[in-house]
Amino acid sequence: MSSSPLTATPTPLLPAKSKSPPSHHPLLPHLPHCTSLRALAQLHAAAVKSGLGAHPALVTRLLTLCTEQGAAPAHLEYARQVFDRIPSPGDVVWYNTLLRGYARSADGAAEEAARVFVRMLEEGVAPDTYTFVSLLKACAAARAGEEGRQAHGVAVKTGAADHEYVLPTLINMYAECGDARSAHVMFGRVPDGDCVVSYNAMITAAVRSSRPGEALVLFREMQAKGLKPTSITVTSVLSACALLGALELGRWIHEYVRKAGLDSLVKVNTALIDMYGKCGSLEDAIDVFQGMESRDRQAWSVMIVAYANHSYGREAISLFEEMKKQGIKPDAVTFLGVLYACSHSGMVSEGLQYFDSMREYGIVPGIKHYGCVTDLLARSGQLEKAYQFIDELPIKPTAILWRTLLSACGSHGAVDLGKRVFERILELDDTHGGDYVIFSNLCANTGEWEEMNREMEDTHNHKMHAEWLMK
DNA sequence: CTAGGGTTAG
Repeated sequence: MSSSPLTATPTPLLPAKSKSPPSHHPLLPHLPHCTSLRALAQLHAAAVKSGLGAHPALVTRLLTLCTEQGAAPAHLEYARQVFDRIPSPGDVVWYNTLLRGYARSADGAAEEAARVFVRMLEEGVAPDTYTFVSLLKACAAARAGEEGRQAHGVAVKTGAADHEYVLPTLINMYAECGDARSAHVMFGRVPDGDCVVSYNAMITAAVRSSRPGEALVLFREMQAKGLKPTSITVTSVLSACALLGALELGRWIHEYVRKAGLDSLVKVNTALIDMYGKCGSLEDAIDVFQGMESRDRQAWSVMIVAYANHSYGREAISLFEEMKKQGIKPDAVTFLGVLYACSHSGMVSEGLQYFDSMREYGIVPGIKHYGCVTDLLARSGQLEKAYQFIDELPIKPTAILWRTLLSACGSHGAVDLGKRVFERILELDDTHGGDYVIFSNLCANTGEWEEMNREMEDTHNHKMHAEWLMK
């Protein structure tokens, strides 16, 4: 056991279609206990050494373990290496299991999934409905619309496209890839009997593309057909309510949730807290939160965000401390809520401290965390510091970050810095009508009319010139 | 032994 399983090259396995696979494999009973990659690789090596090679069930088990929800990327990689060394895999379940891994992986890994699929076709193994579900899911996660469309074509040829499980996956894939029209065409092919999941896919797609009104129309249509909303339907509809500020409908859904016995589900309660928070009823959000028998990271996070949005910074922070005390690990979203709370309640030093503490949890700050810190510094009048902060970011700042600082310059009457910030926005070539408004107001308020006119003129000329060059 | 639809920020 000197070399790491990560660097060791998996030994070739016996052909899958070996004529008489041993009915009993002495190592098989050990497999369920192999939860780590290291143990798995050891067993794999032992199988090869024993001369028995890999029993097909051993391969299946190995692939299953490596593709489980939340499996490390290294596990998936190992599964693929093992699979690649099987001379001629003939079991459709093996391909499907590997594809499941890619469908579940964080980045979708559509290219890898496509590779497995192509090999499958080359080996003459017929894809089934399981194959298409995982393949299309991987395409959706990677926003690989073209690949998804091709997979759809093969599914049509093999007669799998109209399957109960494949259709909602197709709807979701097209919607995720920005092809709402094709998603709708697929929705039209769903028979009345099994359309709840497809309605859910359509409602979710509408909410995710910021069309909450459309989501509610679908929801009413669904009810008119006498279809029973599931926990997934209500979480999506509650999200639509949150976007619309539709408190009354939200309350109605809450009532339905109680009647349908869905009120014990953590995700449903999380959606309720978010809805009440966004619709302005902090009291109801607190009620739901306190009534929960168990709370996960997301539940704590939305409650923190709700407090922050209602300017209860202290409460948000004490909730955060309570969460940590109970052993719940905060994630990137939790910190966004915490930083948001600090900036909205003027807790500058606390905010910066929490920002630094992200590292202790292994969380890499994203552009939105930097946005919160910028806001924190800028609101409290530390404008130069905010400018430096943005300027020295390890990632490229967006115009939104500079815009945050620009409006702070406006409220603090900092013309000179405002001008420098305005120029940085222009550099990014992502100007917004509002930028000119903020900047001109800033100059106007401090009486620098000529300055404003000159700046606007220059910008205008610059733009005209750029447009002329484009022609 | 492998499968569909979900909350969180801005």
